[in-house]
Amino acid sequence: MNVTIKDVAKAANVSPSTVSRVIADSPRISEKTKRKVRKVMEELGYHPNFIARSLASQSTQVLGIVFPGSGNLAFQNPFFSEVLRGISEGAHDKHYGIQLTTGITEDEIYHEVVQMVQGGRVDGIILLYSKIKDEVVDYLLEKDFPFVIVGKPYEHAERITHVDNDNVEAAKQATEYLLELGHERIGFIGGNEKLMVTVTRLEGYQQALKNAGLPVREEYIIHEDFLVSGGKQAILKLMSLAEPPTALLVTDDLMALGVLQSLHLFGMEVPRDLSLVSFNNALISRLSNPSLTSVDIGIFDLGMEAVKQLVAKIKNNREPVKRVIIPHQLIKRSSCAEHKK
Amino acid sequence: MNVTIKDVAKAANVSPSTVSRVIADSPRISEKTKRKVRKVMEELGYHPNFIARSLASQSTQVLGIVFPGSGNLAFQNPFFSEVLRGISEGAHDKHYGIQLTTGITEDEIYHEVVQMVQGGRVDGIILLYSKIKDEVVDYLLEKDFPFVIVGKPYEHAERITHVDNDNVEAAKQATEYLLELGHERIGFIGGNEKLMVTVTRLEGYQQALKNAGLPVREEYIIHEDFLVSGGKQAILKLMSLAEPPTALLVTDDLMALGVLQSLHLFGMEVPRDLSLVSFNNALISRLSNPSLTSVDIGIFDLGMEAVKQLVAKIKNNREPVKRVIIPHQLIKRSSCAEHKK
DNA sequence: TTGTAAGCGTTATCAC
DNA sequence: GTGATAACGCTTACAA
Repeated sequence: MNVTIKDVAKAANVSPSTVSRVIADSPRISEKTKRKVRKVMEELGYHPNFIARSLASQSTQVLGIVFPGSGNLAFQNPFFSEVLRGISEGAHDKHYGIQLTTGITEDEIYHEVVQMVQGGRVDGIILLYSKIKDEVVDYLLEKDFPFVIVGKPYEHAERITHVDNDNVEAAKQATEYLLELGHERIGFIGGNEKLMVTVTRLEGYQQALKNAGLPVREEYIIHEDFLVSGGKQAILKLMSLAEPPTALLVTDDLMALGVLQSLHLFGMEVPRDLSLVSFNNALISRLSNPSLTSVDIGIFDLGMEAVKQLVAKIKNNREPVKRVIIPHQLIKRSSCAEHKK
Repeated sequence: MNVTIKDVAKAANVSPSTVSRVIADSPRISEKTKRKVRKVMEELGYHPNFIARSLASQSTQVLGIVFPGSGNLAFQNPFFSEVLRGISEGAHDKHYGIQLTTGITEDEIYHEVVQMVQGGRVDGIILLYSKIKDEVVDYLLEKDFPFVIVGKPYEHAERITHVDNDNVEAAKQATEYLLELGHERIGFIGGNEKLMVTVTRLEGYQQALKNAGLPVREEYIIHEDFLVSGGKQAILKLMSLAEPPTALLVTDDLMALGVLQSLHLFGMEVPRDLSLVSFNNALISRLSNPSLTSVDIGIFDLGMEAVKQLVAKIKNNREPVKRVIIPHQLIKRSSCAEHKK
């Protein structure tokens, strides 16, 4: 058995409550007593039991991180590693621990969240995705439990603190960049249609086309759930059109790499035959060949800021709802070329 | 306040202990009572408080995952995302939660581990790295706390359950593959020299050369701490040698991509001018251009198996120490070519 | 088969 | 400033 607060109290000739106060560095304890108690703690190798503390204080100092329904496949995508990095650093700064959901189906994840919340396992929750009609959000909202969303809430945005990019604007700018290069037939390859990122980026893409007086062609818009694999068919179809696009906006670097590879199979080269702009600016976009022109969305900051907001919310439940926008930036590399008519 | 076991007991007209037994599905409770209690739990929306349960039962059902000292930079490397995927799935299967360390310096990490252990936050620990002289290992060993290492323990291997690859053999085989292609001047680019993976892979590389009657040239061996960046200088130096290598064994895909890019800068092409074999077979090794010949080390399984072993250890402290070897396999792609003399 | 009561290791509310 | 004492919500002997 580990040494407890009582052992320390006994050895230091004080009461357990005094020891507790020393741990909390209460100003109501004399410096002398503090020194004495601390010395004993040191000698006995005492470490407070967090579980007991959590039970008594009704707070765990742990944040729950919820990954999207595609389950642990999410880890394949550098986006999640990178937000996690930001979250990790933020949590570390604020002295919070982090616990992850491990569920795969939406149902499992929902129940994990319920367990985390009702089970008192965590003080707050960060949702790493935002999708249309998410019962997790409804539950958290109804429970009035502290949480933040990384992304744009589908509804009740005025009640949910969220950390996001201006994805409409980002996609618009990325598309405009392609337009400036002379491209007029621009395709859009997005992820799951229920994800708010996909929705907003598609909107920005459409806005840019409309502003340029160009038609939005349905046949140019593709949704690929499975990041890398499976894209080949879609690309083949796209490239077999009578008027195939000369440029593509892809909502994720990893997907862009998949596209790149599919194109290779059809003997097409980027940027010679096709220009490509993607999102996220992950490490791989810099390392790929050709390197990818990609929209940096400050993923690390998304995570870091999410923790900051969540902790504020936890410490003060009356903290006003906030919408934090992390700036984006188009990083130009080698996957785009001018379109010669 | 959430509904507690007492509320359920009262509403169901039984004692709290009966409710507790129903939760545990104790065989000593009649089916009738179970049904009644379960119905009430449902109606009241009862969910057990894990913290209280943890305190009473002295077990948290949570696993602590320790990342290497380079801190959250580790997340940059797909290896960690992938083990985490395996761990996540394993933990999910076994109904364990996972909590991550967030520390950056070795010292921080050490204290986090101590807190996790002494604070009773976790039931067991998985170390995602193995390095020479690790005080974390010493601590865990001394405390006799359940833990497993993903990798090869530096010492006390007979006392530590670990899940590893046969990295000596893997590196040997990879090197032999290059030898078979006719390469005789083969370089080695490894990570941090204190990491056991680096040590063992270097050994395999050296063995292969010796077996082939070739010299091990010190100037062909490079250690790069910083995955991607910073490698340029080293590569430049390597390629400027009077007799530069014609092939390279790189201990990590990500590093290999960095090498690839550095080579590009010097106008060299893979595999035309140089052959490359790397380790891990991450998603990117398949997606890069050229695609990388890489040793698949079954990262997902490393994580999954680590959980399995750890949970066995937690449930039965007398569980014998095990050394689990996950098989590896050389995946041939487009980064190697025959060497023409 | 079920109930009573002690205990898990803290914090927090009173007293003094 | 410090000490009793009662929570916190559950598990688990020990009784019945």
